[in-house]
Parts: sequence; structure tokens; C-alpha cells
Amino acid sequence: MYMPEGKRRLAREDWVEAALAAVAEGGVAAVAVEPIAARLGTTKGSFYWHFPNRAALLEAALAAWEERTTTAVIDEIANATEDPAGQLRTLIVRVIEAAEGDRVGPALLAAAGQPAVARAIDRVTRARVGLIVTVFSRLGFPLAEARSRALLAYSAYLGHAQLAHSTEGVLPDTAADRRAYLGDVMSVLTAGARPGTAGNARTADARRRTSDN
Amino acid sequence: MYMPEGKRRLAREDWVEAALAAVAEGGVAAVAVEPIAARLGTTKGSFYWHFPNRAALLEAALAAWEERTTTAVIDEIANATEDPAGQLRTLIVRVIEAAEGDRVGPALLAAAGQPAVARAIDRVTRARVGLIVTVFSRLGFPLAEARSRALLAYSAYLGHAQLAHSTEGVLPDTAADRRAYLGDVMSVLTAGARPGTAGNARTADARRRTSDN
DNA sequence: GGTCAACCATACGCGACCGTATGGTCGCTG
DNA sequence: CAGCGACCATACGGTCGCGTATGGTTGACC
Repeated sequence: MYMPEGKRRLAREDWVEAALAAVAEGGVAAVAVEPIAARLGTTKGSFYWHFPNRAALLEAALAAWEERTTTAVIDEIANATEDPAGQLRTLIVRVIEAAEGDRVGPALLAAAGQPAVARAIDRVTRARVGLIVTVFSRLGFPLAEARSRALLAYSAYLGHAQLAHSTEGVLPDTAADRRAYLGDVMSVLTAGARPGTAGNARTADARRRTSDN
Repeated sequence: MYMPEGKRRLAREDWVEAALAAVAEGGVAAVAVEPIAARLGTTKGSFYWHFPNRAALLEAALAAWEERTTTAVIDEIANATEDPAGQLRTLIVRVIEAAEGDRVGPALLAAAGQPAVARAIDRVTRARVGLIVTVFSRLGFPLAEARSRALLAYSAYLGHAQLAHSTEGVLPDTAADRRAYLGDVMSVLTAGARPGTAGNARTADARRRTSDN
């Protein structure tokens, strides 16, 4: 739960942070002016100076979320100089870890009924799926299959995030088990890649696993 | 949107149906007594005769959802006499279709913060994952790998449902494309099954595709 | 140290929803 | 057809959140 330090006056950004925290904890419906004001130790008077209304706060929060969970990641991966198999692994590991610690995404998916939320989700989804298609293409899959696998991979990611947050104990819980599970997933998703382009993911994974920890 | 026919008096069950419809359209928060009463063409007076309070309605709706989306399906699949590959295909096709037409599941996942919702999700998740593990075992995978693949498959299912509801146009949209995509998914998820137990999913799929349509 | 803009507190009216109270109305059954 | 239990309508008080209005504070700068 976000809480600015000290007793200084608040900036627009403080409200955005608090709104994201509220989404994480209570869903989009929890983006409510008065409760958030209370949590920030202030009142509505402050809020309505920085924003015209509740919807504007939500919009700002969505934009912030979009920026930091997608735009930033895509820049990083798309420009990476690693080999494609390494890119995929980087992507998966980074993104799965992020998903497990972040409740905002699932909460937003839930509220896809609201137009503002739907628009943000739409943009993020297309950007992410596009990125994954690129990675699978670089791995040597023809475009049609890259698309299928990208959709499967992204679906799995979304579902994984849900599972991580909703049902304690279905996903493997020790660090070793998690790593092994990720390895299995990698190898299932990349099995059949054209050799010579990127090699077999399972062996690549095994190689890495012995050296980096 | 549920609406009982005629002007007859209402039963408890009518309220439960209407509540599920409300969840589908507006999320758990939309399970509100007065709006639902209005939609049913009645008033709170009726509601508070059938239920002690709002929470009881939610509980009843969750129970109904749990029963029809999980218990029933599991009975059907687990007792099927089909070969394992056919069971998996049946499961996937049936369940994916159901997921695309049903907004209740995603809406509930969103509200996993509420204890009552969390409990229902927990039970449903474990039951479903357990079923899928069984199917993969019958396909010839050793238990550990069956578990990994089941989790991957279930994650993919959850994510697929999200995608189907949130982002128009990312998933393939013609019937043929969808069938092809499902085939791809099947073959990725089952690749490497011990031969002789169930055969190769892709060829099984292709065989079927030529004959059933 | 006065001034002006940035920032915040308080009070108010409004609507949505919850749950209770109380008095109908319906329809079966004797 | 009287009566009783099932079912429903209406009115009420309470809470919570939105948005507006209006009048403080605060602090940089002259």
C-alpha cells in the first residue's frame, strides 16, 4: 500500500500511486476518492484540485500501469542482443516474476467491462502478443505457428498470474520446483523449433541452470 | 440477462439465476439487491423473504456456478470411456467453448479478494487441475511431467478465457482458424507423449478433422 | 512583511444501496 | 368462504461515495 513519506503536500503522482495500490488490493471499484484520501491522510479537497473527477484518476492510473508494465519491457526485450532462446527465457522469467508480485493486471482484466479499462487492456495485449510472436519467429517458427505459440504462451502467462494470486498451493512453491516448472514450460512451448536457429530449449535451459546458480 | 417468464411469483432459484447474470455483466459488485429486484420486476420485499442478506445470495450463486461448471464436467470426463487423447480433446473443446461464452469465471477470479469467492475458486481450481493431471497421466506422461503440463494447460485455459472476453480480435476469429489453433495447442501440449499409449495428438487431430466436418 | 498562486479542509446536497418494519395480497385447504 | 402461511410492496433510517462550494493555509518571491 502506497504512502508518501513525510507530511509534505501531495502531487498528482501521489494520487496515481495510491490509485494503483487500491486497484491491486480491491480492484477497480476500490479507486474511490474518499477512501484513498483517507489513506493518504488528506481529504477530497486535495483530490479535486489535482483531478476533475474519479474517472480522470482511473485514466491516469491505467496510463501509468501501461507504461511501466509493457512499454518499458518491450523496449528492453525487443532491443536485446541476446540470442532468441535467451530472449524468450528472459522474457518469461522476468514477466512471470512480475506477474506473481503484481495484482493490478488481473484486477484490470476483471474490469474489462468499463470502456477506459478495455482500451488499455486492448493496447497492452496487442503489444505483448506482438512481441512474443516476434520472439517465436526469431526462434525459427514459421509465422502461423509462431502466432499459435505466442497466443498459447500469452494465455498461459495470463492464467499463471491468475493462479498465482487466487489459489495458494496449486503452483509449485519451492524455488527449485518453480525453476523446474519454468523449464518444463519452456521446453513444451519451444519443442520443435527449427534446429540451427536456436537449438533445443530444454538443453539450453539445462546448460544455463548448471551455471547460473 | 436472466428473466423468468410470465408474471408468476419468484422462487429462490430465480434470484440465483439473476445473480449469476449480474456477475457475468457487471462483476461480483453487481450482485446488488435492489437493481436485481428491479430487473426481476419485483422489490426488495421479495428478496428478503428468500434470503437473509446479500451475502447469502452471493454464496448461493457461487455454489450454483461451481456445480454446473465443474462438478458436472468432471463427472462426464472422468467416467468417459474414450481413449485418453480423445478425452483431452473433448475436455479442451468443450471447456474452451464454454469459457468463451461464459463471463462468470473471469469475473469471479477478479473478485478473489472476497473470502467467499476465494473459497469457491480454490475448490474449483483444485478439482479441475486434478482432472487434467489425470488425463495427462493416462496419456502416458510420468506424474511430474503430467503435473507440469496440466498446470500449463489450465493456465492457458484461464488466459484464453480472459483473452476471449477482453480483447476482440487477438484470438483467431473464423471457425476454421479456431479449429486450427486448437489443433496447434493440442499438439504442443501433448508433444512427446509416450507412443503406444495414445499416439501423436497432431495426427489424431488431423484424422478427426477430415471426418467430422 | 505583503501578495498571489498553489494547495488543502470542511460542509453540504445528492443518489445508490443495505437492511428492517409493517402491512398488504395471493391461493390452497379444510 | 374463512383462515393461514407463503409471498410481495412500501416506507423508513442508515451508510458510503460523488461532486461542488467556499473559505482557510502555506510558501516562494518581490
